[in-house]
Amino acid sequence: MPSNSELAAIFNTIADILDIQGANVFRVRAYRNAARVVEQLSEPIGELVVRDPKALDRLPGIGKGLHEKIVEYCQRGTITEYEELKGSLPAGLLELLNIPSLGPKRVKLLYETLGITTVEALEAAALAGQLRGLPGMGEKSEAKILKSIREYRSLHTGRVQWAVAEAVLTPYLAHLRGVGGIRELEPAGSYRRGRETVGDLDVLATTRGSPADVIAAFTEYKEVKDVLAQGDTKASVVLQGGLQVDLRVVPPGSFGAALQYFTGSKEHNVALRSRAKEYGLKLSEYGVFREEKMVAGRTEEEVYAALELPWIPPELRENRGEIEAAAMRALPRLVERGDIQGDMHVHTTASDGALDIRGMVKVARARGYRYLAITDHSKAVAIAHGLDEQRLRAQIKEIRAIRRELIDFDLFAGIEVDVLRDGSLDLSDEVLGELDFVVASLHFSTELSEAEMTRRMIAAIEHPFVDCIAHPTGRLIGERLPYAVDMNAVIEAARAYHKALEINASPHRLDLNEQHADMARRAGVPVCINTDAHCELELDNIRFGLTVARRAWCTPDDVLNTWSAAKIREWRARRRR
DNA sequence: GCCGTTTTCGGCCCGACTGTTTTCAGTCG
Repeated sequence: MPSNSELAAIFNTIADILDIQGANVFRVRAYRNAARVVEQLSEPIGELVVRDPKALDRLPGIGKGLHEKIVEYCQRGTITEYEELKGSLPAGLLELLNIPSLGPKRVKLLYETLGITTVEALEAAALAGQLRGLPGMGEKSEAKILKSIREYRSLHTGRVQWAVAEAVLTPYLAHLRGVGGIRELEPAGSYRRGRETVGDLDVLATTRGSPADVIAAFTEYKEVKDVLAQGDTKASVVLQGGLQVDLRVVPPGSFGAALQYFTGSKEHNVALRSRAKEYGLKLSEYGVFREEKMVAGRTEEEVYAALELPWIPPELRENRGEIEAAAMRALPRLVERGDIQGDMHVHTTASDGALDIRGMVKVARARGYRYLAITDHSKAVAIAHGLDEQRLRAQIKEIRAIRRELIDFDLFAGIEVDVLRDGSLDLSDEVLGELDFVVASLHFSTELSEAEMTRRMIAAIEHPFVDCIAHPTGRLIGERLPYAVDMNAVIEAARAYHKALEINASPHRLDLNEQHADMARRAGVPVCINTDAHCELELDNIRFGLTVARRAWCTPDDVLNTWSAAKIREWRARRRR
């Protein structure tokens, strides 16, 4: 099955290899651009090619050559040039590109002079002091590479982003639902609890038919690479890509108990079993028992009810006070998708987005939103064609004009303004004062000391026209560590100045993370769940941000973009008075 | 590799930072 993200990955890999080979930088850029275009398509590439072959040529940056490669990918599932290029470099060399401070030129240099093709070999050469003699490298570069290797290793923990697990699991579950007789089918484990990363996946099923049929369909799935175990009611497989999935087929009468047990967390279950004991009950994956008699187990609601508790949302099951709150009938009413009224951080073609203002409004309305803030990059982010004062003024005018045409929909003229090294913003106060919503971001000089980074961020929070700090720690899950920044001080400043902090919903970011979001909520700082969307489909990333907010016990009141547009405007106005 | 009322060649969004240099190469976003 052709997929947009797989094709994008192929194009990016081609670009990496060409880059290392020293190919024309614009040729490399063309592949990277094509990867972005394909990734941002609203329609599966395979369907688009069949439905309207000419549509490919209308895509920006897709010419004759890339057109042919896309068609080849859709027909054959791969691209000849890609296979050839991959064969021209030792496996492992591309991995070196993931190490911060190593780019294509240095990877090529390391390979050609020292024959380095793996992270291990690189580390050994650095420790042996072999790097400092290379052209353009000294002791500092050597030390920095060693530090980068350590960071890289600490980020690659064998767990995958939740969204990656979702992408793998969704078609797998659809495949299993096709088995005759299947009744319930639910993923459990940390996946169901919505942890930001997932180690392996647990799936529970019940069937009217034979468990063996379900197990067989499970192990014969096309993406299965290895079958680790296969029994009458349980099997374990490893999929292409390395993710392990365990399936358990349980008796219908025990489904709720099994789902509860395998959802965890372990800490939640320990606390729950001790509560059961106080009630003279025994709780296991098979049910709730009084002596030998089963008193509950068919559904999770039944299991919790047997312990005189309301059902507890999986996101809260970490033994962080949820059982006590449930016992007092004081569980929070967690924020839900239907509460979200708009997105306060999206991009358009004015900077690096795929749709213009009207296009973004249309796709936001299609998702039931009542308002949208247009927040393109500011001029410091030159690569994204960020807006300077003049272009921003023109955009504000355009937004105001479009806003007047819209019925039952509010449009905020906004910006994602860059916080410079000294904590000042890269646009004048005059133009910032004309805006309806200002999101401030740090993109540059992010390796300063904790004191300096914290001071910068607080300076941005104190700025009278800033409303919200975007992706406050800058971390990329599995790719980049958070900035050195004192989040206690940042949250305290946001509280004092009545500013919001973003939960960036991009599955790569989830920033604030759940701990910081929880700290913000306790401090009374509104969080704003934004997608930072650059195209239509990224608007749907909102669900990942919602999970973070739910795990942080956020109710609708705690989340700025569940408020009405009028309430947001009033919140800003009150602050200025 | 793409693109074109400067059209089939010769351009192609750029600025900051770092470490290595003494004028610049490489990386990052």
